[in-house]
Amino acid sequence: MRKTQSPQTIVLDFSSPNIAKPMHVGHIRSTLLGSCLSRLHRLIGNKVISDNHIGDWGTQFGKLLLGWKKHLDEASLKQDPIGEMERLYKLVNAATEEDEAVLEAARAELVKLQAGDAENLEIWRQMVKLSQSQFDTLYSRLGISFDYTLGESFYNDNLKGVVEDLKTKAIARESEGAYVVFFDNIPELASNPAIIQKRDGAFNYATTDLATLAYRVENWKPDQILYVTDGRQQLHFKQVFTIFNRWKGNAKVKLEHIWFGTILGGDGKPFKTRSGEVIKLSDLLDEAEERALAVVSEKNPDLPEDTRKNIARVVGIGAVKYADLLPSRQSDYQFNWDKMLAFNGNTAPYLLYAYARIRSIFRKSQEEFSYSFEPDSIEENQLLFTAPQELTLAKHLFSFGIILEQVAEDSRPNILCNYLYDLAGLFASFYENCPVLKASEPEKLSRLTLCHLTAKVLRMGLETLGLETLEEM
RNA sequence: GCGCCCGUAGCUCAGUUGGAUAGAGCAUCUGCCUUCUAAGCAGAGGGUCUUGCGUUCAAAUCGCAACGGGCGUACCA
Repeated sequence: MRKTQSPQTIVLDFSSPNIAKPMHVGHIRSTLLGSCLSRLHRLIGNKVISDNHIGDWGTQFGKLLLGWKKHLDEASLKQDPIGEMERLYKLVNAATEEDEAVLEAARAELVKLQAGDAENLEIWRQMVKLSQSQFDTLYSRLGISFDYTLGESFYNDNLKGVVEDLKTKAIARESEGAYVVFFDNIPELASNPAIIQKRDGAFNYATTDLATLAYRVENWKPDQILYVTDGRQQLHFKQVFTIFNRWKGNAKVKLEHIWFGTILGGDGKPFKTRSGEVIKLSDLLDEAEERALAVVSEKNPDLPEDTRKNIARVVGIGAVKYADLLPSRQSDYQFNWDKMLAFNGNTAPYLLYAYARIRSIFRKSQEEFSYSFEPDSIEENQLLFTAPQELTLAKHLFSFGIILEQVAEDSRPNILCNYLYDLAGLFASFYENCPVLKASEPEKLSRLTLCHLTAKVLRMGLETLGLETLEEM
């Protein structure tokens, strides 16, 4: 595998959770896909700037502020900040539906916040801080980090200028009291104008995204910006990209919306709890680890508890990640615990097992056979293909680089998943048919080399997908 | 209405820069553990690739149309 000859700077926009709300299943595809693409591009030699565009500004803060001031429960805020903020929001939201005065009060809080009121800003900062620490806990559990976390609020001061600029350049014009961009020359968008300033003077997400885009282009000078979001936002990004190109026609940046489908429950409808609530990401990961622990304990009860728990963590989290990256990105997929934690089929446990089996061979080679294998001394010409399985495996190994390029080109990690599944299958076949440690030289060295290369590729591939590997399971 | 996506084995899905007998897992059936982890391997059965027309030496794949489903579509993001 070679690094790319012409490294590109790529901005990756993904995850983007909202302040004062728990991260839930709706965030996992963006988060996992985005972080996978981020690792992949770094691996093949591109420069990646990952930016978490968190939802830290917007109309919901009027209700939140009102709730915070009137109904805050300090104790539960300490115990479960997100839960408490969520409770406050729901409480006020329900009250606004019955009482117009409450709605007015919430609006007033929002106006104060936007005008820079010191008290409201301070509360807002606390809400952001509390939320961010919850996000960090989850990101660390998932092994994900960002280069930047510049939320919507970061661009507040630029929004007015964006609209002014678009007005003076005659890209936007007044319509029904709002400022709007029309796309009459583009048949696809002709009946879908984009509002950049609402009738009440407020800005919306198109405006924020334009300001964000301008900032990124100006400060990071990227060759590409990839937005990893839900497929339902296709129209929005078409509009924003089109406006941006009219606005900054000279910017040579490739803008791409990497969209994905919905996660469905077993009933084929969007994945929810039985009572219709969204499923919290933390609960989902807990359940994954619990289920994995039950299986590991059943299969391998003799391992110490700590070891089993660690295996369960890697397998459980890995299973969720793998199940999310395996389906073709644009299609909806059904979330299914039994399937993702199965040992048969294209699953994380199957791949991790293949890796652990190889590692076991090398442990044995040292412990029982006192055989030292030096990975540094590998030469391709020491490979012997006496059994057909060896040749098939070797051929597959050498196509790894091409696969990575293809995955990067199309932003489709499922290609890598399928490649690794094939690899693990070919290895399993080799493993059954070709004894390694009991072979004699020079076959033994050749087979150990194949094992080593398989482990290396499996590990690189799995790590690119975001999975940890295990020495034993 | 318009736009985007989808329709492949009983089920869940791969296969989308056109290429040989269309693949996997589950489910059903048959073998293989005193041999490097059987969380595995070897094998069997199961498909008019929604339908029709077209392009091509060649179509699950490209084009058009129909039927069926999901989503989006001016002041949420």
